[in-house]
Parts: sequence; C-alpha cells; structure tokens
Amino acid sequence: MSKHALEEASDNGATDLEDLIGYNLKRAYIIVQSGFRDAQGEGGFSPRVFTALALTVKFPNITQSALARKMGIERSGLVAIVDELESKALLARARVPGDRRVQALVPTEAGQQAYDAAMASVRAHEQDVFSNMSESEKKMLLDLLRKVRKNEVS
Amino acid sequence: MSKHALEEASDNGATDLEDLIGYNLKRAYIIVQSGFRDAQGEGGFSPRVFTALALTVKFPNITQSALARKMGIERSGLVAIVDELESKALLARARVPGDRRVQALVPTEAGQQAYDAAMASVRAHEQDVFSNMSESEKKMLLDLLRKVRKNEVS
DNA sequence: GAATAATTGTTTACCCTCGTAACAAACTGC
DNA sequence: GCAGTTTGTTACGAGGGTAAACAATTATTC
Repeated sequence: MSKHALEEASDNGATDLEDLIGYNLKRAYIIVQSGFRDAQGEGGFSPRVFTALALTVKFPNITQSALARKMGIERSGLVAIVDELESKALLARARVPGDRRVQALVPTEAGQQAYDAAMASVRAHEQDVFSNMSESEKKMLLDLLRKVRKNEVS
Repeated sequence: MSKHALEEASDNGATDLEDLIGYNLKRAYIIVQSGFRDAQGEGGFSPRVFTALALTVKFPNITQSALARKMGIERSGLVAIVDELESKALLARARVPGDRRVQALVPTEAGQQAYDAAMASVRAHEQDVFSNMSESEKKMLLDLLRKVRKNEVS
C-alpha cells in the first residue's frame, strides 16, 4: 500500500469531490434532465412519465406491477403516472380475461404518436447537450453507463 | 439523409429508451446514489450535505451564496443544509469584519474529521459499485462525465 | 374444498429535495 | 442621500419517491 514519497504528494488521500464518479454523475444527470424538461416544453412529459409511456409502447399489455418493476419504482408510485397518461387518453387500462386483479396497459393511437414526437424531441435534445462529443465518445459513454447498471446488486 | 433499404431496418427511428444516454445516466445515478446512502449508514450524510461539507473543507471561509452557486442550488435551499451541519458542530457560521451581511463558513475540527471519514467511506463505496470496471474504464467514464458538465449552457 | 398465503392495484400519509417569492438588513455607486 | 444590489432567511408549494394498510383476487397447501 505504501508508495514513494514523490507519489504521496498527489495521492495522500486528498481526494476531491471532483474526482468522485458519483459526484460527476449527479452533476451531469442534472444538466441532461434539465435540458430534457426544456426540450419537452410547457405541457410536455416529465422524465418518468415519458419512461412509462415508452415502456408501454414497447411492451403493450404490460402489467402495472411489471412496469413499476421495470422502472425501478414502487407500484404505488406508478398509479399517478398511469392516471396522468390515461387522463390524456395516451394509454388505457384494460382488464385481462384470465386474472381480474391486473390492469394491462395498452397505448392508444394518440399515445403512440405522442411517444414518437416526444422521442424525436429527446433525440434532438441529446444531439444538443452532447454536441461537444464525437459519436465514438457518446457510444463509449453509453457503454460505460450500461456497465454501471449491469453491476447493480438489487 | 435517405439510406439504403438494408440500413433502414435498424435505423428507422425505432430508438429505444435504452439507447438514450440520458436514460442510462439516470439509472446509473440512481444506483450510485442509493449505494452512497447505504454506505453512509443511518445517521450519515445525504449527498447534498456531504457536498456542502466537502466544499467548506476545501474552501474555508466560503460565503453561503458562493457555496450555493458552486453547488448549483438556490441560496434558500442551502440554509437548511448549513443549519444541519452547524447543529452537529461540523462547521460554524462566522461573521466577517468587512461585510455584516455575509456568513463565512468554517469547518470545525470535528467537521474536518467527519469529512475525512465520510470521504473514505465514499471511496470504498465507489470501489464497490464500479467493481466490474477496470481503472482505465473508470477514468474514461470520469473524463466523459466531465466533458458533459463542461458543455453546460447555463 | 377450506384455509392460508401471495399478488395486484389503490389510497393515504409522510419524507426529501428543490424552486419561487417575499423580506429585512447591509452594502455599493453615484 | 438614494436607488439598486447582495446576503441570508422564511414561508409555501411542486415534484418524486417510499412505506403501510387495504380489499379484491388468485395460488398454494393440507
């Protein structure tokens, strides 16, 4: 563990906040999220509502419990999100024949279109906030973030 | 813009949530933050309180306004954070001779020690949550996140 | 087949983080 | 001296999230 005196000067436990990945992750996330909200505009989607719609489009007839699990939030928290999307007629709660407990979520035509439009807007926004990075750098960042997620314990 | 039919199959606007940097950034941040709280334990620091203490240690006699600016939050939000740290006697609000408005923040001896201990814990936690990445990968991720922050418009 | 356990959606209550608006006190520029 | 600005502070509300309890329904176990 002990190192040369010369190295100690720059390695003597004087870790800075700026050297922590977690700190930089947080600050970067705040920037991107803030840009996301601006890109979505006034009546636009919040990140979590957009995520819920996106997953419902990708996995039609998904259960609320399954969607909550996929989003990493509690079932109780998802209720308001689905309420909001249903009130805008972007998806519907459908009963399934076999199990009278579950609510299968199905996107409406308007929901599909709203998702497409929002996704286009998000892609344009990402083009913008990462404009100082090359395509290979963006891909590298994406891969590294996926690797972080892959290591999740839960 | 138009591409060959062969390419269109994999590039026809069917962007997935998982392909968005922002989405992966959020999920990765949630994992790291959650680990941070676990690592700090019951009476430990929240991320923002830790950040405030760290910056006070690094920049003693910093003004509350300057600290808020550095943290990217409003002055009003910092009051409760400083209150908490002051109530634990980890820092003190000191009046400065020249300007009777400002409160210069100075870490106490206990504050310095608490910071050192918390930082050690955070470093151990980062060692853990990024354990499936090589040192060079971690450095790459750090550099890329810094580049994202560097492009901030605000 | 009856009893027990688990799952689903929901409501309610609560916590944390943050922003906005207003304010008094103090400072600055002119 | 006076308008404008800065500093710390309070009050209020929005937003995102968890935890606990609950009825309805389904699964499991004996």
